[in-house]
Amino acid sequence: MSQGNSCVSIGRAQARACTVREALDRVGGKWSIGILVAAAKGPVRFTELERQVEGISRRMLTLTLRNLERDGLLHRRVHPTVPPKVEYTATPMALELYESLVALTDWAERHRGAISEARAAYDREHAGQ
Amino acid sequence: MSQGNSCVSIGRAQARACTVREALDRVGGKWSIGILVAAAKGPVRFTELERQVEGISRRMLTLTLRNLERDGLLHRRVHPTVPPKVEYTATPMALELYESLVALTDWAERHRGAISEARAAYDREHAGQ
DNA sequence: CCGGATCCTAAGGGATACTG
DNA sequence: CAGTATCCCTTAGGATCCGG
Repeated sequence: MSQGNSCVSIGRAQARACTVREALDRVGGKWSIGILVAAAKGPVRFTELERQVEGISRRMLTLTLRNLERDGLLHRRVHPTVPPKVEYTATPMALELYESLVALTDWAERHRGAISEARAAYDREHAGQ
Repeated sequence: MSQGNSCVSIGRAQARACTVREALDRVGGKWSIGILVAAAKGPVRFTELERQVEGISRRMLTLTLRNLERDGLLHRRVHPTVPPKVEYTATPMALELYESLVALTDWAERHRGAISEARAAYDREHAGQ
């Protein structure tokens, strides 16, 4: 639905925010990251993904794979054998994306404690209503 | 719903993915980034945000502000005047987060073209069904 | 000016059963 | 093995109106 270049005609720092969302939209789903991580270390088969990405349903696995493939983040290779064999591989673009997420990982680890404290404090504060 | 430390008991590289989602969950909403960007440059009032963050509804502005405040990313200061004046400011933690997103912004800009080409190619390929 | 309360729609996502 | 197809529920989010 949201195209890539809807970041024009804003004119402010909000254009920056829009560019960020551009990236987040491709990785924002519940399962995208888990799949990308699993596919980053080489070709992975459908069933392998189903096991490695804990809790994912067959349906969501298929859907997320299709989206990632469509965005050029995964490459899908079908081996015309019986039984069928399909391998998914992260593209260079996807690997770059994953490395860009390292900064985010660091941030999350550094502030994990502060965040839950902030939440606890907020909830305490707003307990009586 | 999702607590902060649900990343244990996985044991694989998937724990990494889980940490990434930890960060994304706090910024994954449709409006969070836009609000943070606007609040990054100093105190902003409610109505200012309503104008700067284009397209946001009153309801979502309030909700997102509350969530960001609860996570310790925004500070809310109420001036007991008439009419009321409320200022929102990004906390240092939020500023760090924003800087961590720069890598993501760069990625989005670098691959913007490649992504839309990949989409076009995929859609062309899968046109006949 | 800064919201809260209510109602409603749409999108995300889970469970399950079926198929080439 | 690698998916489709269906059904259903839950959540995000928009529209609108009311209140301190």
